[in-house]
Amino acid sequence: MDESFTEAVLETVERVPAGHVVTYGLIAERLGRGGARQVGRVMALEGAAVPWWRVVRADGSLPPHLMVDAQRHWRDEGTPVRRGRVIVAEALAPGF
DNA sequence: CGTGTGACTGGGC
DNA sequence: GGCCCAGCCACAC
Repeated sequence: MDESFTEAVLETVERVPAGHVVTYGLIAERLGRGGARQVGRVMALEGAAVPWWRVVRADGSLPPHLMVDAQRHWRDEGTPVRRGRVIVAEALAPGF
């Protein structure tokens, strides 16, 4: 993966409004390159620089080690959650 | 060049 | 709902 892909992913994440989310797969689809795993790779390496809690798995969850902090952010932003997972169908960012 | 790994997914049970 | 599994694809060894 090259640097432009990394920047494209981070820029997409920064555009997601508070209270909304996008999935790894949707970001890849939107960019037209890479795949969910590649987006996940970018987040693992540089996600700390952006609102990473607005990028979730297709089922609205995140890896175990991030769930505690993520839930705090989702609560603060009023993101629709159920059983600890974001309700993707309701929280999906406009335009996705 | 073969293998293992992982902030992923969709399908099957 | 949860678990498993194959497919996925860039990367490190």
